[in-house]
Amino acid sequence: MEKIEFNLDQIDYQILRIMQENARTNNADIARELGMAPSAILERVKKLEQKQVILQYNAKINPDALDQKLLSFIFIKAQDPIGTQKVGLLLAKIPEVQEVHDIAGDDGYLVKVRTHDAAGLVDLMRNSLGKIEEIISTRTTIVLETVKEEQKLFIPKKD
Amino acid sequence: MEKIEFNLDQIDYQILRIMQENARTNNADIARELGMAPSAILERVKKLEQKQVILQYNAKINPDALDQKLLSFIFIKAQDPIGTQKVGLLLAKIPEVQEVHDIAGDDGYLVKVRTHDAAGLVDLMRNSLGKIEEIISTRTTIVLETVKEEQKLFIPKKD
DNA sequence: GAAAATTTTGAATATTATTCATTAATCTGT
DNA sequence: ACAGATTAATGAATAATATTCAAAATTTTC
Repeated sequence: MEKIEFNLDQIDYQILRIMQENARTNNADIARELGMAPSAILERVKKLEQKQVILQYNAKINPDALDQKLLSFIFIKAQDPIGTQKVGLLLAKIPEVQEVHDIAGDDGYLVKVRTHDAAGLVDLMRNSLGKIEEIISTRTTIVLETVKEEQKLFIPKKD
Repeated sequence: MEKIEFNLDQIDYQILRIMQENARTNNADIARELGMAPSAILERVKKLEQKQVILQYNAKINPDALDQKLLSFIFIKAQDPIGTQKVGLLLAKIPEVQEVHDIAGDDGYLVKVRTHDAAGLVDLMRNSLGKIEEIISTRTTIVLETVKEEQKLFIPKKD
């Protein structure tokens, strides 16, 4: 296991703040905003990518546009072989599953899933979850409305 | 309330697939991949943005790099004034809160929160949640390990 | 099936990305 | 504190991409 040293200064934080708001901001703009040369920004961004501070750039797509109207969270109680997360990895492979978290207590996972509708969710539970033998039980929570959904991190001013 | 018509064809889906993987892919590359002119891609991407199919571009930042080691989900039971989501909106304002979902049953919200550690979580509950009078009770689930965490949507081949 | 609307193309221009030698700044060990 | 070593930033030159737009192609509409 590699111990990676992130060593971020205030300029890095500013770059990250900007990139969090709009990942397509170009180096020239960032440079202008921070009063630096574009080439310096390029260097820093590359370094942030290499150090795995920036993990990827993604486009946030409107789920409605793809007819994925239903968001659900499923608590899954499972009997993993000790010390493994076999079930977690199987869950992660399901395309409709956006998140899989190993949670404290109850030998459980919390899973976030998007489907077209309730029928799609039932399908998924039957066809995908149903194939995973180690699953003992599930409890599903339906989202009626999402008030906020971002992955932006809070980057405080000082450090 | 505007009824927006998304009208996406296979080319749009391909663009979205590419953009989901890497939001910084340039039009020239997309054009090459799809065998089209860059200017056509530009037009389509602009249109996807205007139609709110693409909502934003974000950089996924490693929470560890910002010392946000603890991820938690909090179920919040609250007494909103009927027909409002006052509590949801207040929750959404908390910077450490990444997601707020109004969930079925129990007059509840499900909230996703990142903090430095358990102490940070306690602080947040005391200082931020504590200020919201309408909250009746909370139940917190700590994430031990995240196996998968994306917001990519599943874009099936045919449509 | 023809007119209208939309989309694509391709070439020209503007802007940005990238490279790299030089300069500046920071760090290290004494 | 300082000299040498390392790291980072600059600025100018080049490569690549973004953007614009008139013309051509395609699709839609009735």
